[in-house]
Amino acid sequence: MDNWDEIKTAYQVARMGTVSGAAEVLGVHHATVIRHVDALESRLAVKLFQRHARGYKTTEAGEDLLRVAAATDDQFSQLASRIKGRGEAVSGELVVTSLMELSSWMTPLLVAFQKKNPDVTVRFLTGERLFRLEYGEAHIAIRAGQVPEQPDNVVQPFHMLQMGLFAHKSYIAAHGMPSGPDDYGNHRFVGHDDAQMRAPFFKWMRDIVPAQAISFRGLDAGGLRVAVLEGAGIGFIELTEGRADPDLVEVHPHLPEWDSTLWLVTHVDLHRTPKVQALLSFLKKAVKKEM
Amino acid sequence: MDNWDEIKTAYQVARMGTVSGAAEVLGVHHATVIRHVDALESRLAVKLFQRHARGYKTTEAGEDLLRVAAATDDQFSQLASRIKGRGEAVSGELVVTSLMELSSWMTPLLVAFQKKNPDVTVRFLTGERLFRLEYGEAHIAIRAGQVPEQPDNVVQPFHMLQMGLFAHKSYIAAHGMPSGPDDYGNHRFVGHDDAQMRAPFFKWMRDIVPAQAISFRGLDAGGLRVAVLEGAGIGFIELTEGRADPDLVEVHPHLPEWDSTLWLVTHVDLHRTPKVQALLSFLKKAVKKEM
DNA sequence: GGTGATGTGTTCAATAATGCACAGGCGTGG
DNA sequence: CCACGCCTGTGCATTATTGAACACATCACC
Repeated sequence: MDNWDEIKTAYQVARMGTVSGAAEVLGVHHATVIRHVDALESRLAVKLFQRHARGYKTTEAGEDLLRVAAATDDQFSQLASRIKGRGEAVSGELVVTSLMELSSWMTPLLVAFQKKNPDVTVRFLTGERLFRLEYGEAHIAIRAGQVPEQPDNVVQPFHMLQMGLFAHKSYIAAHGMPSGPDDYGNHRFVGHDDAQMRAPFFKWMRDIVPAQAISFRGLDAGGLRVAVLEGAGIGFIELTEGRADPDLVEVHPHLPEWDSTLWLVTHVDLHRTPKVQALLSFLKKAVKKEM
Repeated sequence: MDNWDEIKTAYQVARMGTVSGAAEVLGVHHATVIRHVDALESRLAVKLFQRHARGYKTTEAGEDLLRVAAATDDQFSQLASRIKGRGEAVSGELVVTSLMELSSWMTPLLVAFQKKNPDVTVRFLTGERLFRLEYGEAHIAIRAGQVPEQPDNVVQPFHMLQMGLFAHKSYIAAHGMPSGPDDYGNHRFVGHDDAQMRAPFFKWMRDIVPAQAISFRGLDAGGLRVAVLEGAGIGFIELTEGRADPDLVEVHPHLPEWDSTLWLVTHVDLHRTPKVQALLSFLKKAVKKEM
């Protein structure tokens, strides 16, 4: 029972009762309809229709086919409307991935998006390994650093992530304010444990601050942020957040080299879908307002 | 959602996970598979698959299609086996039509056939109008007289229906045995009411027997037969039945001109089906045994 | 790091499906 | 009774679909 189109043709013949009527419904020539029916019958070795000059009448086998095909036609049209509907609606799963380091910064945005679009289920994947768009593991990825130049990926600038070097008031009260970079050896810093970290501000810290001064280290950016807020030491905090927090003191003037660009990356196949577009535009609007 | 073949193709891609795998299953070139999927996606304006170099992964829409198409595939294969099975089995409806006059003679044969093939439902249609094979109103028709020469009809000789002129013993006891055709005016006959009846023995009766002698007339052959058996008069009874009945007396020697040939007529489209063949061979064997 | 196996995607020639034109049957309504 | 409309069915030209070949990417295995 291969060639579903012939079943579809035979179905219309059974429904209409005439070859010509079926041909008109299907938008093909009536000769095509005759050939489809002939082919199907010879393949099944059963007559589906009784032919006479005024039309086709179904046999029992034809009746059976009519029932099954009618159900199929119904199923397919429902499927089509579901798929098209889903294409237009912002619902279903929406998988976002980013480096774990961006988790604390991304999460509030995603939560706000989810509140605006209650039909979507947001899955925010962060982890050791990179979740790959080209395998369909995520709809949207937030990447940092240089422009990711993968084929099939749509990349657009998202946000300039600016970091500042802050310390909590309680730390300053206990250890005093560093007089300058030369004094950093006498202070306590909060930094990343992984020396491979490519983030420019961590790289700067590794270059400038003596290793033994980085006394609190972790792998999770959120954890490091909390450590700074708790007064564990001097560390990097998102610039606007740090300056807005009255309990934080900016230890070092902001350097442009600390900045890293965030990119919104989507797979070409998914980029045009309304769901993805909804999140992209939401995110871009959110960061624009923030600044 | 026209073009069901593309759905079928997309279904195999979703099932296999690769274009090449689907192409092999479908027995087509993988380029064809790609084109089908592309066409379907652009028509739906939705990506069904996430493409990457190692295969295709279904999106949500693709998952939906996979489920529906899997059910369809199942339905169709079941349909195919039902249709093929029905083609081979002797079951379902079997519609037989004949002149009403043959009803009493045909019925016992059909009953016997139905007992041998309990899966068939026999519908024996007799009526004023002729049920037409070319409209699919019946599988088999029993026709009497000259060879029906319709196109698309398969005609084969069935039986030589021989009639004899009989009277019941009780009638002979009451009215005596006619001395010969000249004496028929003094007797009572059972005959058909319709002067148009083409049956040769009724025609003979109209020619030989004075009209006023045909004192019991009816339209139903079965009724006329019963009338003869009840002693209402002299009438035609099927030859072998009349001679087998000890209560019947053969009034006139059998004449070949009374005979009429019965034909089995089937439509070309249905003639080869096992169900029809089963009845045809049953009927032919039954009348051969009877003689 | 290199190599073979596997899979996608695109071009062009071959093939199969389609549409067209016409013939013929059947029924209906002047 | 004939003309007309509607239907099926068939040969032929056209179009669209398919298949073969090739280029390229990826991954597994050595």
